[in-house]
Amino acid sequence: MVERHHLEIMRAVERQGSLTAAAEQLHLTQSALSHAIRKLEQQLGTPVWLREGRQLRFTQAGVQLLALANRLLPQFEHAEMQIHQIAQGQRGSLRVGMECHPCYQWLLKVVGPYLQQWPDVDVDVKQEFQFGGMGALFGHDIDLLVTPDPLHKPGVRFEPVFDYEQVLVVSEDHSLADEKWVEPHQLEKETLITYPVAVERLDIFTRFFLPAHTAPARHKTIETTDIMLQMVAAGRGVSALPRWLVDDYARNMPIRALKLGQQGMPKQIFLGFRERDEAVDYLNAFVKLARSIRWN
Amino acid sequence: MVERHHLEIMRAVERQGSLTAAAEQLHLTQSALSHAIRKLEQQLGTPVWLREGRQLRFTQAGVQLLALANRLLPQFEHAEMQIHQIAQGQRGSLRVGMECHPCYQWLLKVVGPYLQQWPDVDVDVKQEFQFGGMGALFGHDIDLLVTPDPLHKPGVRFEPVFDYEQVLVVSEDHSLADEKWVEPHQLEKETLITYPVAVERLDIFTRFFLPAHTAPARHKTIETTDIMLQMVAAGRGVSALPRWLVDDYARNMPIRALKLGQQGMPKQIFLGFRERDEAVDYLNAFVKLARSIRWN
DNA sequence: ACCAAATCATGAGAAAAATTCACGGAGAGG
DNA sequence: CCTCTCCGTGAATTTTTCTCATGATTTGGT
Repeated sequence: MVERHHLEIMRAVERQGSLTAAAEQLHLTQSALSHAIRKLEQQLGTPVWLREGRQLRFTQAGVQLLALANRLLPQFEHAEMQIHQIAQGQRGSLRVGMECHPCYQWLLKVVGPYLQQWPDVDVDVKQEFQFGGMGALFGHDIDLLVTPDPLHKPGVRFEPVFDYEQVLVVSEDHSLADEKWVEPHQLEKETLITYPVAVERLDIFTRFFLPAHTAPARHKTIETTDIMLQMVAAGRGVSALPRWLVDDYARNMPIRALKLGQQGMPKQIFLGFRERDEAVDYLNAFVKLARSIRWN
Repeated sequence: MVERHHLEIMRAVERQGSLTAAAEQLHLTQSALSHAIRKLEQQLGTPVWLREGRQLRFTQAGVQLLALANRLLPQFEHAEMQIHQIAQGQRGSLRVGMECHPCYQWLLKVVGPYLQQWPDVDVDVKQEFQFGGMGALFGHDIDLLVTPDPLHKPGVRFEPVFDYEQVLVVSEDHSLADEKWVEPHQLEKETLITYPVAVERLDIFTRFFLPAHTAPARHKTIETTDIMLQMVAAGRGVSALPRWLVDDYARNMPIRALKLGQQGMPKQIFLGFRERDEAVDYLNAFVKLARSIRWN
């Protein structure tokens, strides 16, 4: 009934002061506006303005309409601009899913610079997925998945963005504290502390204990990195974490990092995204930025 | 570009979950919506939703549009409802102009019940007019004029709404304090205090002093009723005011009211309005209500 | 007082847009 | 695998919008 078009006319008439001038501003004829408003008035059942000599005076209905125009038209315009930016991949929202607990610390260091570079992109981090990270990616619950174990499937691409070493963390007082590296059987009497995820997804099991056909004496799970390391520092167990993360904490805590096996356990963080989104500028930029950031 | 129509479609599709169902709700064919959105997408340069099997999933642009729809459509609808009420004279704004200072006290007693009866009418009181009350009425700065002296002109109608008596106010200690009435010549040595308006508009002059070819010794003007009465109470002058107003104050102040002449000076308050507005319900109701209110 | 210029209203016809109709393709479910 | 449902598309049709031509009214200047 009341269309955007009518609001445009109202606003133009108010600004220009006359139908004729408004018509010119809107690149239409005076007649067109006259017809349009006449029809609107019929539908509303009340005039919108009154002719008073040469000028138009808004009625109360007209004033309401005018107020509506001044409120809504800018919103239309703003939304159009925004959508235009979205269309060109300049603006959007990037929903990042995290599948590995310590990755969060890493992500934080990437997000900062990214927000600077892409001020019109909102970044949103999610950590809980009903059907796993891949499910979330396919279900469009997230746009980007941060994970240490890429699960290749058609439609998704993974890019390695960060190499690091997984190490064993022990208390300074631990009997192994001064070793260079540790072998699986050396931990047979130990308590292993991990994040609460399925054992199949813990490299310390799949790549360290299982190949050696052994296992730690006990296995506890803890949600947060801080508490986990406090437990380790207190000699209540050992844990496997990224070296860069342990180094961070080691400054303030009595803990040591040991290689897992003589060669150590190299790992990578991958970013996964839908192939369809490959052309999305701000997503691509995130991957590129993540890869380019150097660590010491 | 983005029209109300598109927003309606977006909202319906979200609510109904499918184009077909949305079409039904909007009393259109599925084809019509499909065409409409297709065209919009061309203009925006980005799809609004993606077909995923049997489902439609909104893109980021679509989500923006949907948010716009949910914000703007209710406003359209609300405004239409409101304008409809205006068209039927149920809603509006009543701008009341006051030409007599003490009338303000009277007006307050009318406005209260009026606002109860017409909850959708806004009442606005104005007291300053560049071209006088009549000018304001003709210039549509006000819709209703409260005045003691109606100035009949084509296009305006005046209705008497309140009869009262104008009285002389003196201090309790004044030599005339115990008189029943006062004659003009008895005030020849007095100071008369009035509101600051032209002498021609003061009945105390036009109907009291002038016919008797006399005048008070001094004439002072004061803006506010309170100060005026304090001056009178202090014996610094006399004044002419409505009896109902004086009675109000007399409870807390040492003042007395005297008839002006043996017959007293009867007056009336009139409400003036444009004849064109005669059909406006809420304006008529105000006049009617004003007339019906009884005073003691 | 009258004329010229400016403004809005109106009706008819042209142009444009929206809508429907008819049909085809593709996924979901039995 | 078949059917049912849903969406997309092109052509035809209907509706709406816009323009053009013109008339009525007001204003400001001469």
